Amino acid sequence: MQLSKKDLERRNAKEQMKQLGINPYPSELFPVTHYAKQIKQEFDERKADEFKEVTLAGRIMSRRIMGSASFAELQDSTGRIQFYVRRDDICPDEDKNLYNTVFKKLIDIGDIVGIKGFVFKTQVGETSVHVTELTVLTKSLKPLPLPKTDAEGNVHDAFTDPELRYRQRYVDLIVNPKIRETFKKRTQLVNTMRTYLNDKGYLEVETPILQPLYGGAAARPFKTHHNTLDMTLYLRIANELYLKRLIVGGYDGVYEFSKDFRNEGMSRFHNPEFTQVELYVAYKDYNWMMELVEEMIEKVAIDLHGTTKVPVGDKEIDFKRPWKRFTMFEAIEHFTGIDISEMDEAQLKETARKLNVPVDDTMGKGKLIDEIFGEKCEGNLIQPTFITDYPVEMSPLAKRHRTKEGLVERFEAIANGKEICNAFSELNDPIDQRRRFEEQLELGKRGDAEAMTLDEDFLRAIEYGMPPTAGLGIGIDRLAMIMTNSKSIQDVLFFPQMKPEKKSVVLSEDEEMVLGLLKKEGKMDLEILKSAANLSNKKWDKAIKGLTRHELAVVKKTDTSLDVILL
RNA sequence: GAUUCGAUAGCUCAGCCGGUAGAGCAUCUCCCUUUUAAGGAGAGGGUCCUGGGUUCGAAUCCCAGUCGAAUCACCA
Repeated sequence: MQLSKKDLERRNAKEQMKQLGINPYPSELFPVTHYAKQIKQEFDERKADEFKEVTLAGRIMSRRIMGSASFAELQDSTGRIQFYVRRDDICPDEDKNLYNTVFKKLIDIGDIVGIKGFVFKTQVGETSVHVTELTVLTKSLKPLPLPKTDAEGNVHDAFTDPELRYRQRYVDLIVNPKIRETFKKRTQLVNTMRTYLNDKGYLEVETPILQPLYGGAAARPFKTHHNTLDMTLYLRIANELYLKRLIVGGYDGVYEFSKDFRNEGMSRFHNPEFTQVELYVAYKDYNWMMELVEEMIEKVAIDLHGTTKVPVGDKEIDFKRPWKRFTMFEAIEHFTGIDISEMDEAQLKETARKLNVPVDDTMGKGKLIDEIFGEKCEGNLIQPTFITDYPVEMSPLAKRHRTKEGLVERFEAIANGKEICNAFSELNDPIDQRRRFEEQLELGKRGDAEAMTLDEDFLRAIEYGMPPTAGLGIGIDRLAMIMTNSKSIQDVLFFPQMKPEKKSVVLSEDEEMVLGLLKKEGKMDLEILKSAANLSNKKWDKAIKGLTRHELAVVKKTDTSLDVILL
């Protein structure tokens, strides 16, 4: 690794600390008595006695050295607090090294230290800790980006480059404290839902991520391989089929917070792995489930914001119950003025064309309706709204509607123009379920890459009998985006999926030269390349092995030749 | 996958009529015992994303690529 001058300076400072007998990475526990936020909230000059001795630990975020006294800021998990170091306080004897050398020269911004002292207010009124003892806890070898906020609240030199923020989230979390809040809210959101579901007596369970058959949603999976069993396994795209097996097994209510994986495009709404909660409750239907969703999400909003009203972009979304309800056909009629409820496939295709909704031949009736809805309605639904009663063709796991022909008892909740949950009265007629799976196989043959596969074991399970059940799935990332006012899914994932950082490979002169020759051709016969390189056998061997080790080139043997191929 | 925009010092950015690479903060040296975007004096720091091309000369113009962002498409 190439070290910058600043890297070297910090490494050097670390060595000097050691020479002065200071361990830059001590092992002993450091007993913290107070936190930054707590002191700033509670301190008052009349109560100075209560803050005669406080101990804090954290990272140094700024320094203002004024000769033999200094101000600096310490950042702990709760925030920042200023501290004041005076040479003659921390070095009462002749030896002034701790201040002059260690504090002023060897300690840098970014280092983690412990401070002990008393709390006071400076002449300008800033609550600060007057340090009497300073302990190095961890020497930092990398300089931090240093955003600063001026008196008007303007941030200067902010660390904003999304690529760096996502790739080095740890730095993002250090210098952009609001990011830490976003992720705390995300966890609170999950905690609220978990508490709510536990209080209802439902059982949190875990089901397989590696599955021999993937199912429960319309999506393309990730494929992997198990060596011992020598078989293909898929990463789950949904939990549905396993959770329903548990309802067959006799639990009244089961739920799972789970990472699911879909091998599809990435965007500000899509990450290849994402989090869902799925819930199944026996002896209930989709009407009952709508009420649960309203109540649970309203509770999330209140727990996170203290109110049902949540700011999202330039809008305000109010999660107060009850939410608006539309059937899918009503919604389409509302936004397009066209009643499609009685149309056949040809008429739907014609209508879609008229509305400028793109169509192709793989689309069946259900898919066409879904496209029209997605194109013309979904984005307009800002306030939380339930859309109910979907076409049977696009809901192969949902129960047929008790009164409306061709529809199923399904709903989605939509907020800020995006689906936040999907639920239905679960199909528990095994004969009908088999037929629906078979229809999916047909769609697959027509070219629908997301059509579902037929799961014989799941069918066997419901042949034993699954009670009438209501099922629900909520996209946690999407909900977290709304609840934290985040524009991108990457802002609610600590480590969003990204392409790997480009390896910076340092090549030898010979390797560079051979690579240069190869780059002109892309692919060359090994003997030709070798003679063009004009190296000794030994040097040639070293260069070509270096290139293949760095995965810049590969040597491939065919029946007739030995080729070197540029990667 | 498509289109548009971007990549210059550790961070944020300027330079882009082609002519030896700049600012603020950070870093280093010195001064400064209640400052707060502390201040003052001085110094160092760059494969201008990569590779080609045009040119006497390219950070700047052209082509290709890498990475990223935004919008759209598929999707939760």
